Amino acid sequence: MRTTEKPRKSANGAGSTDDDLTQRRRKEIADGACVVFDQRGYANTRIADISDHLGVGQGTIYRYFTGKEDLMDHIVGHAVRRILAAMREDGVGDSPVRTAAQFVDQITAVAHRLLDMAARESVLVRVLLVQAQAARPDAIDDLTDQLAVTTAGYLANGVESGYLREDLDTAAVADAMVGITMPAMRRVLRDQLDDAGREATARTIGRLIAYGAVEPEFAS
Amino acid sequence: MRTTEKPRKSANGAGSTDDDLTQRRRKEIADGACVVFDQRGYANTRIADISDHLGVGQGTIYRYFTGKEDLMDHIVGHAVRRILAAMREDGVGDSPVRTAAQFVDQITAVAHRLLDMAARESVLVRVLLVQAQAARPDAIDDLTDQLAVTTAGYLANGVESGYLREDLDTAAVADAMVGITMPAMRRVLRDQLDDAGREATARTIGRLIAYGAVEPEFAS
Amino acid sequence: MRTTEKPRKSANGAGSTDDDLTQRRRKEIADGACVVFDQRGYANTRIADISDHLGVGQGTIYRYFTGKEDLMDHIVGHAVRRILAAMREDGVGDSPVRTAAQFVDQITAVAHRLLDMAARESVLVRVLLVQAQAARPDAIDDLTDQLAVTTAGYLANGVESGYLREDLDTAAVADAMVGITMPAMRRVLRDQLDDAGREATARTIGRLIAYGAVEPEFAS
Amino acid sequence: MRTTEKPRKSANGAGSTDDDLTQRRRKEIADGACVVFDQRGYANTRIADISDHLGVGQGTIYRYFTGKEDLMDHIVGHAVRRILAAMREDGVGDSPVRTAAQFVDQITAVAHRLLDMAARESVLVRVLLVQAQAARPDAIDDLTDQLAVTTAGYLANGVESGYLREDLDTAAVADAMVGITMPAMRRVLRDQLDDAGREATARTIGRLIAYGAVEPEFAS
DNA sequence: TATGAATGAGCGTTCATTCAT
DNA sequence: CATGAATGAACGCTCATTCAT
Repeated sequence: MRTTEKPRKSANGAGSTDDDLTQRRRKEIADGACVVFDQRGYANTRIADISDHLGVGQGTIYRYFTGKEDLMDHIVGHAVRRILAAMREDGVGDSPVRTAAQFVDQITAVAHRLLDMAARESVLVRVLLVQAQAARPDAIDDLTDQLAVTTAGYLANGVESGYLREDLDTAAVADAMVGITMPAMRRVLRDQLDDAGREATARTIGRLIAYGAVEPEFAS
Repeated sequence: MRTTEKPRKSANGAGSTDDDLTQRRRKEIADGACVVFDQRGYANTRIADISDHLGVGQGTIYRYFTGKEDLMDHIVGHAVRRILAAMREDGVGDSPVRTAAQFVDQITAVAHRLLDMAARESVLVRVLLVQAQAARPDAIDDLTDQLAVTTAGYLANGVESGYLREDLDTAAVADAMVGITMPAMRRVLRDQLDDAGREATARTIGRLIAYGAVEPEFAS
Repeated sequence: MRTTEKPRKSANGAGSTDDDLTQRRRKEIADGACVVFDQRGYANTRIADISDHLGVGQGTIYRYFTGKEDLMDHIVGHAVRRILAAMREDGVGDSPVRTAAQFVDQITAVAHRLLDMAARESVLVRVLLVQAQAARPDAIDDLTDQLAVTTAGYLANGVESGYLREDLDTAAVADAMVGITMPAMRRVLRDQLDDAGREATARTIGRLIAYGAVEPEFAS
Repeated sequence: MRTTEKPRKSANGAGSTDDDLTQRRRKEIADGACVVFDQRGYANTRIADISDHLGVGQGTIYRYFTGKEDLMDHIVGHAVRRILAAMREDGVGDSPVRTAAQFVDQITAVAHRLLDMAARESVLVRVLLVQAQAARPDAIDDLTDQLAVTTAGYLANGVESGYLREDLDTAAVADAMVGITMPAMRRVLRDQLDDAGREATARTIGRLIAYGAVEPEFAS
């Protein structure tokens, strides 16, 4: 007989102080949950594991999230926002891309930011890439779609500007560019790519996308 | 995750006929389980769901597999073998790659085979990419590692043959090539890429890897 | 993520044997639950209490009922049917009531049957009267309504036949008659009314309804 | 049902002012709890529901009652006292019953007072009749016992005075009289009996008890 | 060999109660 | 005195696994 309306977190009429505290607490809990999800896997994680990890009672978690699912939703949402932010903070407007060299730099910069983010927030990214896949498949599809759309926009600009091939299938290439950094990110998550390696890999990706792997004088 | 000793499937002492029958049965069950895992997700799938789908008793499944985990192990192993086979059945020996054009064809062919496999065996591939991620993360890492190593071999051959840039970071580029088809595969799994689309996408990938996206006269 | 359709008891295509077995099992479990609900109170009864009482696993109960609520529903439904049956098995058709004496006998008989039922099935009746009140208030209202309607029918017949006062408020009197045996039933449930006491009480009720408590020569 | 010693409300050493305030507060809380118990059912009511309804903190309730059980105890006790008062405020001493007509008036008056009370304090009465049944079965038994004993006293007086049948089973008839208004009270609680209806029903009950339902000339 | 009813450990979630502020 | 965030014991329910038939 669960007809009971969950008594909604009372819209507190006071200032935002309480709200801030609540938000801080939510973040603490979500972060802790993220760590445990990463260590044990989403399905194998009991709420008690999370509360133990945080050093709080199980009930406390339910004061801030409606359940395990809600917890994962927030983590995924947060991770997606961070990734999109990392990809977009590229100052495109600041220095418009007009040449092939700038295009390489742009791709390199984006790849570099993504790899660095994977390094800095490996737990969050690992949960997104590994755990959320099965738990929130649609969220992952949405993320890759958005990444691809943004990328396709850059490419269209390049074609228009003339520095990219006129016949470029921007949609397909955008997809390719989204996928191209994934294995490198996975290596970062496995600690197989240090600071220098990330930079080198980002540059390799930039050049590969721009000029391809073929020795120029062999290019048909 | 029982601590009790799993009663090992007795090495069956009978002839190979029985063994064949057993193998056939195992395959039937694994295939059925795969379909259900895909539909409901691994964690949400109950053994009863699988036995219902197969029209057998629950106990029967335990006569062929030690449990749900074992079932997923076999599916993952099978899927990995199929993917590796798809990537390698490229008849490299038949016609050695010696020119950039052949290189493009080779990449295009591999990408095409992977995309076609995703189309033909979408259930298997989807389970591998979506469900197995969380259930068997190491298996996925192993798969991508093997794909990368194989690819790196091809690339090394290209550098040696002279048609690929001398300074090519074969390891990084191999990783990139592994990742590059993933988004396209996901589109195939979402039915967003038909026969013709798969062929076009494969060719786009081949050309991108070989020559890059930049208009040649703008290069450098 | 409880999207899972409960796999409905498969409509078994075979004969009714299995169905009978299932029904027998359901009855066993419902009966056991009834005893425990009576002893401990519905709210204080844990599923484990019931399964312990029955000597079965907790899961077994869920093979036959969807939960604690369902269990109570069945008990209440069964109890209501029994009570209505007890009240109606009065062979009205057999010997139509035509005189005041027959009317007394009829009321006496109904009251007697209700009291005897309370004695024979005290657990069932006690659960209905005590536990179901809070758990299924509507069911109790429905029951009393039906009892009242049936009773009102008898009374209307009596008015028509002439042996009951012409100005009788049949609805109100029906209600009164429904209530009049309740305290006696409660005494039966408390073992305060033995066989003879039940018979005497039933007759007292019959006479009271028919002739009232006032000494005739004092009437009006 | 905690085994720990409930920290007894310290016998407050201060003046009676504080005591009055305390009593007022207790009453407010008990009244609020009563409303919520009625709306949601005792078992489904959380302390938070009550504190929300009252607009106070949960802890406040524990300053005035030791817990949910204690709250219900007080409500039941209060309700029982009110009902007994309603039944006894009949001014028996004022005008002793000596005739059948007075007897009818007396019964009618008592029934009327009970029905009016159910109308005026429907929440309290509904909680007593519906919720307390399962929560405090003994309290209900005690109440009906007391009502029956009081009633039996009146009847004994009537027999002695001669206006009631000499052979009247006063105990059984007292029980019957206690039960006879119950269905009508339930109708009042369900809003199925307005002011006039209650008066008419009370009179019907009075006459029924006194003279029965049988048309006098058909008697015997 | 195949079955599926039975099992019970395990987990998500709730909520009465406490206590620091 | 009042509060309400925190707690964690308790319980309903699920489902992987077993085993008698």
